[in-house]
Amino acid sequence: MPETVSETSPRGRRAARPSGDDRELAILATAERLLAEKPLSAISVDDLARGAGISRPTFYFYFASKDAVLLSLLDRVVAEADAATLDASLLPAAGPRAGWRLAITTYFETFRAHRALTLAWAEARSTNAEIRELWARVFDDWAQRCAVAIDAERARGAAPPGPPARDLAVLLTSMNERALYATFSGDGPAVAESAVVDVLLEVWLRAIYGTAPAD
Amino acid sequence: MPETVSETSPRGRRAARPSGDDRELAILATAERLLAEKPLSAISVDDLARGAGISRPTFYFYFASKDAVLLSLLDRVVAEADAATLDASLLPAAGPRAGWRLAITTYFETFRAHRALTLAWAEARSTNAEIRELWARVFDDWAQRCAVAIDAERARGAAPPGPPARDLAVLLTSMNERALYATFSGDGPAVAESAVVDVLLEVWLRAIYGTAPAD
DNA sequence: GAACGAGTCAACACGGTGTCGAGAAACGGG
DNA sequence: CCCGTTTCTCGACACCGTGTTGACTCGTTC
Repeated sequence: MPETVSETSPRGRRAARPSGDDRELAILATAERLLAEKPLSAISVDDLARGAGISRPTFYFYFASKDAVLLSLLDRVVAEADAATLDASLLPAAGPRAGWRLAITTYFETFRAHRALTLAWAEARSTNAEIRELWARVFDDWAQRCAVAIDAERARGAAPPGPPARDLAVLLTSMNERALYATFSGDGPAVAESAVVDVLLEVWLRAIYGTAPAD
Repeated sequence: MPETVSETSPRGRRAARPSGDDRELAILATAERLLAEKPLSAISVDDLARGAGISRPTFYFYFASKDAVLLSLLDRVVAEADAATLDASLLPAAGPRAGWRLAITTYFETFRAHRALTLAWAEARSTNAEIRELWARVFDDWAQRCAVAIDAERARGAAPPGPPARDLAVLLTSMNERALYATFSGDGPAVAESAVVDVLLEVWLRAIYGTAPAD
């Protein structure tokens, strides 16, 4: 009896062995392709099925819903993002400015490489709890890591005291997130894509290392 | 021929004279009531109609869609917000800290008074262009006003030079907006509601009046 | 070659949106 | 008082998207 590994893959629906695996891939690829063209809300399950060369009921053999496809796509991006930000572990030797710049740039670049997916993520967040939770997890990881880095800077005397590092980290991350979204979506006023990282960095540095006037 | 005032009210659908006005109000009230209970996506046109004591087709006599109702509600809140922030016109005599605190507090309080509506706004923004544009307008007004105030502070020598005031204002406003949403929705990590204005203020002051380390 | 499981889809049930056309009710002339 | 016009109302419909059911194919395995 070879590996009967209880393969209930993280969020899949099948036991998945035979060739039907290609179909699953085809659905994912179709989703990514269509998202580059139109928003999530304009894509139907039928679009995904047809794009993958199957019928709608067959789609449901592979995924429980449209959102499940998105979640599957998102899992991959998140894994990639985790890897990237772990590489660029916060604050290497090169000094605060360079360290934070690298961190912010990495964050931005990872999501810029998946613009359409990021926008769909934001779109689905309002209506789907699972997607909301995934977002919260990613956000929290990032903010937590920043909070630790801020505390480290304070401990070594490089940054002055101030609000709880955790709160600061959450708000600055919120700013990044919103700026990212505004930049990608192009709706409403946003900082030019070429300048956004520079200005964000400036705000981060001032918030972490600067002091506010007493009054 | 008396006033044939081409009364196409801002976003309404009727010429609106007779008593059927109550119905319109009833729909708006129902919407606000239901939004306090469940998200926009969980409210159907039928719910609104029944809540107002009319049938679904009759609903369409008053509003073109569910989103039109939201837009109507939003127009009122926006008018209120405009009035409030005009009152608290940025930076009175009491010094920078007090001035910016008042501005941020006013912004927060206005929307806190309409939590459910604010969340619905965010929810509809992804799928409805009109609502997106309204949001962009409000955001832009606010950011513009902040940018002017920042430039004034720089001109009088109170604030050091830095990134374009406009960019700074846009990013700081993005932070406020996202923090506001996170606080209201309660999803994911957020700064405690009691502390959020204080920490936001600290970031604003440091971003505007502080300087970043050279490296 | 029977039994099994994976894969497939036509047809259905359902729930939401928006429209159409036939009326009822309100109101001012003539 | 009846008559036309305007406001208002809704039953019935057409449409679209979702998710399910049940039957059918096909390759594998014993």
